[in-house]
Amino acid sequence: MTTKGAASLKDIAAKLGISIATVSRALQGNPAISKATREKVVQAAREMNYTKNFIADSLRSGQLPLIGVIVPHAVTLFYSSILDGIEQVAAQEGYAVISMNSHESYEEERCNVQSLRNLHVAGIIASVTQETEDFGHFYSLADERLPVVFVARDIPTPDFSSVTADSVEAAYKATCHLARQGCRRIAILCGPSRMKMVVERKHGYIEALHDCRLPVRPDYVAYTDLSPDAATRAAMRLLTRKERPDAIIALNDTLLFAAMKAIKACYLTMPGDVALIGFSDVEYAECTSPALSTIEDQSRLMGETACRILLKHINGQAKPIRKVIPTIQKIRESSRKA
Amino acid sequence: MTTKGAASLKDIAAKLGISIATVSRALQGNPAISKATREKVVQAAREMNYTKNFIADSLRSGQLPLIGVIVPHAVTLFYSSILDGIEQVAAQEGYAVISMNSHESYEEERCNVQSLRNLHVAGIIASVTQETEDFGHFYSLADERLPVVFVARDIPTPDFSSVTADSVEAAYKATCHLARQGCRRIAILCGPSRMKMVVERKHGYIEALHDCRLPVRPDYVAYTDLSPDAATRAAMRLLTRKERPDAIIALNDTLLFAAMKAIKACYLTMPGDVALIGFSDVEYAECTSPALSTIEDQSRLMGETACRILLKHINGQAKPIRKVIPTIQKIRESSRKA
DNA sequence: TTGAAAGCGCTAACAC
DNA sequence: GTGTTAGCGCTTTCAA
Repeated sequence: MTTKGAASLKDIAAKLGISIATVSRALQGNPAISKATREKVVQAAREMNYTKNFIADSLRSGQLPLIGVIVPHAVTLFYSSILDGIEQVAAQEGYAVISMNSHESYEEERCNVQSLRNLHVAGIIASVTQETEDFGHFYSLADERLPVVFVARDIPTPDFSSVTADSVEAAYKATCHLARQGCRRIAILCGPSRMKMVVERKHGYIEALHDCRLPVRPDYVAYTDLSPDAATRAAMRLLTRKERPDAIIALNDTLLFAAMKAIKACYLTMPGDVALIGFSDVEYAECTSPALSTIEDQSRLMGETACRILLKHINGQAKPIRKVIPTIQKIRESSRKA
Repeated sequence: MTTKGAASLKDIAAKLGISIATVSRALQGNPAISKATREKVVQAAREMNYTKNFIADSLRSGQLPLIGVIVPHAVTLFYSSILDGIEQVAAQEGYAVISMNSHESYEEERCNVQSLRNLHVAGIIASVTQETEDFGHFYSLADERLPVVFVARDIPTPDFSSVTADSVEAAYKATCHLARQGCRRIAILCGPSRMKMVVERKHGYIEALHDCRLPVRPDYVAYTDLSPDAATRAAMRLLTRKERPDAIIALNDTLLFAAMKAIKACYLTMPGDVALIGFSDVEYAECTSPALSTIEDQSRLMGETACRILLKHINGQAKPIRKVIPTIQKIRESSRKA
């Protein structure tokens, strides 16, 4: 017994008066070991409550059975579902998950990468910050043959595997849906324009306007940072245009609830005066009045998929795999005019 | 350079033609090493992009700079905030966080404990499942001197440290608040009665009824499991009592939104016909109509506190510390009659 | 001021 | 079928 009370191979060997190697082999089910010995060993191991010391193993193999995950916000249903998906798949393969929060800070992200590197994780799944424009820290991971998979937020290079949602198509479908409801003045409430996701969703929106033969009006496009207050003000600005929009597409949770607040503050009805649809992963969207129409990323599935790909890389696959996960449209009251 | 491209002390020693021990000491700032040597070593380490191998270190010390966390549901704002709080404090002290999800299953919880043990984490923070009644797996951790702190859901023994919310007082205050609004038939919508938290909150509720000189009516107490459907049905049952309650206290998010749904389904007004207040950590409670009054656990603070206590134990503190975190009452429209 | 060597727990190559 | 030994990267006596 060592200090911590965990029995080691040595302890078992000593107790049984045989060599450490024999114990090791017996426990691994090595066929060279006689049945009698094996049983004796297994028995003793159980009695002594032996568990293999992963660390010793890892010192040899160079890595721990650990997968590192870096997300920009931990406290959201979106990222916690991704994490949960990752964790489930990882657990099946005997890996544990270490998660770190970059708080949308490039500097923290670099630190996180460094910490995970130091911990000798077997691979990393990351969702980059909004600020991240230099990907050197990820490339140096690749140099060390540490596999990396990007999730949710893509990085602009095909060198890495990634799992993302089809933003363009999702926004396209949402816009068409509103047009079909009879909306003609469809506005879009966006986050910061530096976000790739914003660019893509706006792209889908514009494509759809074209295809539905609706004009593209710059005054119906509002950008805002993601604080609830700024978002509400931005929504108010949209609603006070000379020609008031008759529909709003909100690009995330915060924007969606901000838009709802603004519409109510203007004493407008929904969907009568203004139809509303948003991208969201908050289940409570269906509990509001009116229930909010949403487009959901399948965040859990994104996590699972990312983890499966990472495991492939850990097991030798070299070529990057880029996967796009479809979104799910949930039309509820806030956008249904019929 | 080893296979993985990470330089080791040996590499530095070889390059400089000095011993590994000297390199180790130089890097530790051991004063026995001459300034010249130290600088040479530090310089070389930087050039070779050396990072210390934690695993080797851990093999000696018997533990990794890792804190394990077990939660019953990962995908909730409540637990993800707790995790975030833990993570932040842990990071400050150089620890990373491994989180596992027991999915409210006792069996999984046992597995999680075992996995964390195998990984040789330095300590564990756990929120036990609803099912957990036997705590042997935690006691055996204690036997191995692996510190454990319970968070949010307490276990019925003073042997361990814990950080919990003051459930009794929170429910007491909520009930009194409703009474002050003029409510006389205050009902309570509870989760499973085996949950300690449910028992405590109900206790606070009953105490408050006494102190406010209101009758305690068993038909105003509803228990339900936590699926949205069952919860909604339970809320409907309350609302269809012969003497309809004029207020409902919902003991968590799910129950709160279910109650809201039921009230609307009965075409009752809020807070006019029925006032509603719930325990919740969902920020969107303020975006509903009417905005929902809530009692918030300070989940992030609970996480931070739990982690601080765990670190104390890791650093030698033996005596358990039991901390109660106050709740915060946010009165919004759904319970304000004045 | 520096070096040599032991040892943390385990596996695998090599003996016998 | 089983034992011996080297070695993973690091710290830490013990020597020099």
